[in-house]
Amino acid sequence: MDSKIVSLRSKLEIYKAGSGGGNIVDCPVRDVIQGISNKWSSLLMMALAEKPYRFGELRRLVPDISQRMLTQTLHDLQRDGYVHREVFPTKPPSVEYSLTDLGRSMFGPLHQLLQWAELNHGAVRDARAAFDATET
Amino acid sequence: MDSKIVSLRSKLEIYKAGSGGGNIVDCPVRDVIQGISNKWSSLLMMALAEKPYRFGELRRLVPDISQRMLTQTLHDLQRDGYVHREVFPTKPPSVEYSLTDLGRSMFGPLHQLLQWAELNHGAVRDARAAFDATET
DNA sequence: CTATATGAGTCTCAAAAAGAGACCAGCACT
DNA sequence: AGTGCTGGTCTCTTTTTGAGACTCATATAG
Repeated sequence: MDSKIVSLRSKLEIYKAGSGGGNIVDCPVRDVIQGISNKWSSLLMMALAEKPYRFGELRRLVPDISQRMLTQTLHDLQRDGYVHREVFPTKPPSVEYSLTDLGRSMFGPLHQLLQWAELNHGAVRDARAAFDATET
Repeated sequence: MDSKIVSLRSKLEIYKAGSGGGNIVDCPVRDVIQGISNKWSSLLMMALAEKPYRFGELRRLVPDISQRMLTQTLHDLQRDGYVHREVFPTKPPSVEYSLTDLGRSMFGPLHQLLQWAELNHGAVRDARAAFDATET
């Protein structure tokens, strides 16, 4: 585990030192991460990892997302190559969203993080309560 | 204690079945994930995983974050228990931020995701280019 | 025949969040 | 006396998000 952190350390050193070449602002990791670190992306990935869903199904599955943000988030996930969008010529045409291979590949590590969240929800909730208590 | 920790999959199944038991809106995973899935959290975690930093150091390390968002993101990370904030009584008082045990624990899976991003940056960039090409 | 519903969005407008940059305090150095 | 350093906060503007009406072609109900 320490070795992984060391590899990241050298990344940071490189970007820090890079007045001429690399800048942390242009970091490729940031470029990819910013596409999935928003309010709805991981939730939709989580849903689609289970099975493909249609637009309306996702909307009912995640009742507090607005249609506007559902459209936009799916569009962004599709653009980054995580999600495949397929239109079926039914009489009211239906659209199915599913994970691509790249999406399934990304969901591997994402799922680890989701599992951590599930396991440590209690610890985080306690930390919040303690912090809010000392703040008041 | 939270004895009712349910697996991610069964959460979804429960919602689909339409029973009154579980609602995805109150999902504990969402509660935790939304705290770290924003523009700056993972980046600051990445920096602090390397070593503790002071406020001004972080600001220089991430030059495109505003002081306002740096303050706020660090505050939120501290509230959730990932980051420890320590004030040193130097002559202009300095403040050091470091990861807590919980923070290091969370950075494990997060680091997997960051590594995935580093490895697959090319694939994502290509997907974007292809998508933008067919869109025009 | 008219009324209403459906699926997958788009459009508009209001609210919330983020970004830019000035300003604050105390102390050291010049 | 002026400047810089520290770690912020305050205010203002721009961007992003949310809420909700509207589209369009077809289907079914009354």
